[in-house]
Amino acid sequence: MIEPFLAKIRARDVLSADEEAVLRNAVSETKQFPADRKVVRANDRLDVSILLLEGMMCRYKDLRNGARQIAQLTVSGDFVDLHGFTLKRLDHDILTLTPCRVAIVPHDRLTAITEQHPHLTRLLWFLTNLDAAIHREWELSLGRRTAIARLAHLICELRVRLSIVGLADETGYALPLTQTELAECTGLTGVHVNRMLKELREGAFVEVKSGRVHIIDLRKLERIAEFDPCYLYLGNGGR
Amino acid sequence: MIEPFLAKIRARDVLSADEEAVLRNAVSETKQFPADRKVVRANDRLDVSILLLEGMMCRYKDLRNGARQIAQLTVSGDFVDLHGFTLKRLDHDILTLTPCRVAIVPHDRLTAITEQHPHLTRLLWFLTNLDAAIHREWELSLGRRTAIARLAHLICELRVRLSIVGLADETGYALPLTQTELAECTGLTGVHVNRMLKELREGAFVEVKSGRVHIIDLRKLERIAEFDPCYLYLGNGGR
DNA sequence: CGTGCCCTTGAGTACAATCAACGTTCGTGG
DNA sequence: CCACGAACGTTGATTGTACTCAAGGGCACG
Repeated sequence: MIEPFLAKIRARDVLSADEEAVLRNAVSETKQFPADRKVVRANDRLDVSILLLEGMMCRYKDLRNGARQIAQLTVSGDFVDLHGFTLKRLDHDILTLTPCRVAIVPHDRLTAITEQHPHLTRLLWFLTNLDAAIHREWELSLGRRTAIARLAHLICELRVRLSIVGLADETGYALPLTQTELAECTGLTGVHVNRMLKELREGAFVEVKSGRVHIIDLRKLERIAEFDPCYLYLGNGGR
Repeated sequence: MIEPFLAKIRARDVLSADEEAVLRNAVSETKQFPADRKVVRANDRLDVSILLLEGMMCRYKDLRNGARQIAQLTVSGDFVDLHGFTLKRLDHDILTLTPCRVAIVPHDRLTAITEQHPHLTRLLWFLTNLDAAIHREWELSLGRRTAIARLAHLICELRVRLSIVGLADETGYALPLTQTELAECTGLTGVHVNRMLKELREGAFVEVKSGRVHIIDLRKLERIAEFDPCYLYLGNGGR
């Protein structure tokens, strides 16, 4: 059931059979959410965390004028609000972008893990630090990359993250985002995203349409994005 | 010696005398760095983390064209690369902006804490999640705030963070950043930062000059920044 | 077969970047 | 002590990337 989560971890570190069992037992129930459902509201007190099994969510913040910034996309295998375990409330909202299947992990079970399983604790801690690394890379995109490079970079990042859980390959992946949502990820407007996607298509880098990314030339795409997957911390370990 | 660090923690949670002693004993040595020194290089293997006692540092990433994005400023009391404990290498560089005094904490002592002090572990974990929250707020600034609001927001954030460690009050604080560095924080150019600081000065919000922020009207400044300190997680607890 | 949402394209605008020049400050060495 | 240079700050003129406004097309769903 939590296979994508285990795959995500095992792409980074060794997980013993015992630890795997502890993680499986940490789940109290599974749930289904429809698309466009606010799953966590900023500042609400939290006592469970949500592990995303299927579907896509985003965390976002907005300004009074209605401008919305998506701070991160979460995909299958992501422990969406694990940071809520120590924060106890979130500084942002979490929204489903598609119908989602999730596993619920009560905080008291996470507390028990911190008391009995130091290595597993470090591993969970690592996962939240990985999210922070993604935030930093997005800061670089938002602050310094050109519009077209921001989009290219986002497409490259999702390809890697989805391939870890078996949802992407060299040719592409399902991307259930509207152009407006892509704009909210990249700090652009929907209109400009549309123009930039056209450029990416006409430059024969990648084609984004009807819910799917078709990668045409990955090497060229990664070059204009200046994509370097180091920040996703694949294939090291020893935590 | 690690007083600013303890002050930062105590602004968020209760720390027992025993835990305080453990933290004090986690420090192996203190060091001094000159300004403009690269303290941590991206991708270097790490086996210690750095606690900043005095001075200011930044973490940054850059593009091939030389454009630099500062992802976060770190101030007295910040555990600059605590996330390196679980990541084992960083995705970014860390640079001193002023001369800095730091405490060095070996990772094996942090490992010992995770094995013997669950509450302290959660507290340290919390601190890295707090950094991530700051990253998210910066994503909102970089993606959606206007130039003047980005600067105003940065000034507000630093005022709160510095006041926790006794380095700021209602009237202002020392800010040892050049306008170019402010530009690297806010995703702008140095020239435009200069113009926006002029607007902030002429609008009687705040005056930034010769290494110091003089706050003229905090309420007005916070309003144009849409500053809400929730994301700094002050005054809750129970981790 | 509408209605609403999303995508697409064009025209005009604006905010911030770029280019350029000059002023100020400060440290250093003659 | 003063001259010099380098780094930082300031301002003006111009350019350009991305935004805004607007209208029309495609598609899915009731």
